[in-house]
Amino acid sequence: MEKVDGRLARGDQTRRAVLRRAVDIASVDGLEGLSIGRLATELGISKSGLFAHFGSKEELQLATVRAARRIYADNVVVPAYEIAPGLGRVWALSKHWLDYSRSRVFPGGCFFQKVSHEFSARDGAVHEYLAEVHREWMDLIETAITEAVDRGELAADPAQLAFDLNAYYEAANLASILHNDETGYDRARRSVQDRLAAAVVPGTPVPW
Amino acid sequence: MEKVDGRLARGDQTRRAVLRRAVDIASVDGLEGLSIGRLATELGISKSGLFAHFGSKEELQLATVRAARRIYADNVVVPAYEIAPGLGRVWALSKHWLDYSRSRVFPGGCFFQKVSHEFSARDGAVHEYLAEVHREWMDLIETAITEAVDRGELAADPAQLAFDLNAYYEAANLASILHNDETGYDRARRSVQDRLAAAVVPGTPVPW
DNA sequence: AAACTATACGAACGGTCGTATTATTAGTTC
DNA sequence: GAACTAATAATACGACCGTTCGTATAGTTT
Repeated sequence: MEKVDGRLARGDQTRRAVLRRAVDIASVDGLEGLSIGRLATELGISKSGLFAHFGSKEELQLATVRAARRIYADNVVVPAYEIAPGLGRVWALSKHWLDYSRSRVFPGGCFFQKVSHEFSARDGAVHEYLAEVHREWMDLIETAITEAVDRGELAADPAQLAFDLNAYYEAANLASILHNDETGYDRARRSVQDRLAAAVVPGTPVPW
Repeated sequence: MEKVDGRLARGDQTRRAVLRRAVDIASVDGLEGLSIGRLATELGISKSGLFAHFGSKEELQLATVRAARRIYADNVVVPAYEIAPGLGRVWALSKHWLDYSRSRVFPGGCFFQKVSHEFSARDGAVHEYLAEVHREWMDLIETAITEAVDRGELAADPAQLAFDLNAYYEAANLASILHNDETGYDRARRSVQDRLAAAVVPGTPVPW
């Protein structure tokens, strides 16, 4: 895809521009609301030219999810992984997730919440990929918690605590978009902190 | 709507049949995936005849949400309100919500999760009604918790605890549909129980 | 310069969408 | 049974859907 000198081939520039717009549209109107004609019109290119890059609607949807996953990783996972393993990283994950949602990295809130619900009860490649991303994400939280447990900083069931934390993220995200109101983030932050505080092994320095 | 003798006018029978099917479709494919032509075909009636009952797509969507709200109330709220106010009712709410999701009262899982996300970032009457239903539901949980606090059975911040409980419900619902796996319900149940147990005033009999 | 590939274009396809208008049927009332 | 009303159907409309096609242009390779 990428040339040796770092420049992008003409086609890849287009593809990149398409996907950047596609993730924004899909975060608001879903992957079905993302129509090829609309996307082409908004970008000022031809529908057929755009279509040729993907070959099918489903391929466009999959490429859009992959692009969103990259953005998600850059905004949530990467910054949290700059913190050393342990309680600090668990806290950083929570903080960056809530910031990612609150700052509307995607205009419709968390891209994955939106489209995971959209495809939750269908079948097909998009559903399967979204299920995989969800599992990957839950595993990532659980791993971060396990690291803290292994270091003697937390005493908790990692899978159960991961379930709780993720539930707070999602509830805050939905409440904030549905009511255009940020109080959900404060509640989520407090619940995260309460759960972690209750699990902290005495003597462990606390990151908040 | 209803005749004095309890029978339904011909038109209301149709309307009822349409909405019963509509909520099922929408819980799987959303309120936009719910198309008038498809609905008519599945019911074996004419598109124009069906359309005449509602006058617009948006009216059909609103009527569908109202119908779903009734079903939701019958399956979650009413049974919980048969339990006396207090901790028992809070626990009953959680139990009936998880049963409602698990038993697929709507084939796509919780109708409101689905369509609330679908319309979360749009505007219009459907969004506003869904936001109102969400607030109504959160208030209902909070009220049930407040009743338990007032009776000296729980010591907790009602709004915060309501946020937590609802977050567990929603997370379990999504996980179960996305992965076709019921373990999320067990996690939710355990987290609900842990939160309530931690807030129970000593000496209070416990409903689980 | 010639040959080839990558990229984009406009036009058109069959289908489905929501909606409007007009007709037909079934039920009720006199 | 005629008149009237409510409910359903038939038909059609323009807009948009995803997709395919043939073609034109730009870039690269030989």
